[in-house]
Amino acid sequence: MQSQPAPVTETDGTAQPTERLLSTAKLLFCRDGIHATGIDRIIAESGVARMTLYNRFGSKEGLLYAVLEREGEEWRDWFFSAVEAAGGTPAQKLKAVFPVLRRWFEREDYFGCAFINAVAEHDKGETRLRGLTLKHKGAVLEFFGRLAREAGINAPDALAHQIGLLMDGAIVAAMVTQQPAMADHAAAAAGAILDAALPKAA
Amino acid sequence: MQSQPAPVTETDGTAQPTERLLSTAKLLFCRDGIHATGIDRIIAESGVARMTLYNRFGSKEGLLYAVLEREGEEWRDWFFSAVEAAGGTPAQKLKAVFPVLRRWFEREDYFGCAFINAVAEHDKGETRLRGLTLKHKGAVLEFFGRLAREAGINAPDALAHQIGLLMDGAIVAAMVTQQPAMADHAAAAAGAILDAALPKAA
DNA sequence: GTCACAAGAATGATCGGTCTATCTAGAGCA
DNA sequence: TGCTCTAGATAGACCGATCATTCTTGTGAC
Repeated sequence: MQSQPAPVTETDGTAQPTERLLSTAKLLFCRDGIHATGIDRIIAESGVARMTLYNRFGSKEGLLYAVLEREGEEWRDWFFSAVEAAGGTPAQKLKAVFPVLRRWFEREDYFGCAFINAVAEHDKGETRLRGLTLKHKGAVLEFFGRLAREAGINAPDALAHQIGLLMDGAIVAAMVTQQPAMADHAAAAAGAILDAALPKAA
Repeated sequence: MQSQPAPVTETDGTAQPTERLLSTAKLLFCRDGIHATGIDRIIAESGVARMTLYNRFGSKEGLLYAVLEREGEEWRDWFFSAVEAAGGTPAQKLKAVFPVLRRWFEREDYFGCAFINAVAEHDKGETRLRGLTLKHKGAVLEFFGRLAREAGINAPDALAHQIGLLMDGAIVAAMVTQQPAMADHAAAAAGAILDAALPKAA
């Protein structure tokens, strides 16, 4: 069906087995797809025994959920603090969202959003996977909503949704095109939206 | 790994084998995922012989490409004519994009974009799948660009990209949340972007 | 001595793909 | 209208590979 790429996934050999499994699985799931990634490959590239995986996570599915849980936390920690670190007014922080995303897109290990990719390749009737994704995206929307509220925007939640849509669009477009510049288009769009929503200076 | 949903996929039994294979595979690939959909399932639900599939498409991969080719054409035909049918000025047609998308999201057989889903679950180094997707998305961007140019917008291609990002974001968000209303948020965002980009009336 | 891990054989299910045998619809011809 | 030939479809057995998972044995650290 598809030719598996050969390149080795070097994970820090000194890290603990659980950590190595999580980071290796996250990379392989995102890069090659979940179904396309076999247990053999995960344990080979993480240098961990097969039974260690099953003792820790119970199954491949359990590993997937653990990967998503951790990836969600880590990503949000990174993203929120990177946006906050941009400093300035809340409005300026909102405008910093897409330059920050661009830095993500530029990473050589960027292969799209683990949540979106996971939902895309599973039964759309499954609720658990979509639930995890909604929780993650919901936390991001809350973050946008808080900034929008602090910026004095009229309908902060509506604006948060709009920024969120641009973010998802940029994530997908950057995955497909492999061009981090997708973030710049999103930044321009967000700028127009924000300028229209921001209370006029006197 | 996952519990396959039982519901039967009724395909028009009178249609030709090729047609039945394409429509059944498109539905199953989108709804359940490509790797999660076995050949057995496709031939069972399409009521077609196994060898017919291999004679027509050579392999599951060949079937996938054929599905994407056809889905791309059909979707663009539908989408472009639906937007054009909205009538009015080019700017009004651009604003009609998201109400039209909403009608897509409302379909019970909406399970996201076949191209995005396919890329998401395959090796991100694969060029052929991404190439097909770029061709499809490129045609859509050209359509947006033409309307933007006709609307007298300054940087029509940049605006087309922005509308495209909103579209991809809405597609993904509607798939994850299963709420067609995602299109409304995108419509509001597009409205703000367009109003800012449109030449001011005298 | 215990416990976590490594290493890998073994298992049953399922995968994509091949092969064969049978059936059917239609074309060409009388 | 009847006959034959043929191309394509059906149905399902079959194959080797691979899948996720389990089990067993060995080993090193504390």
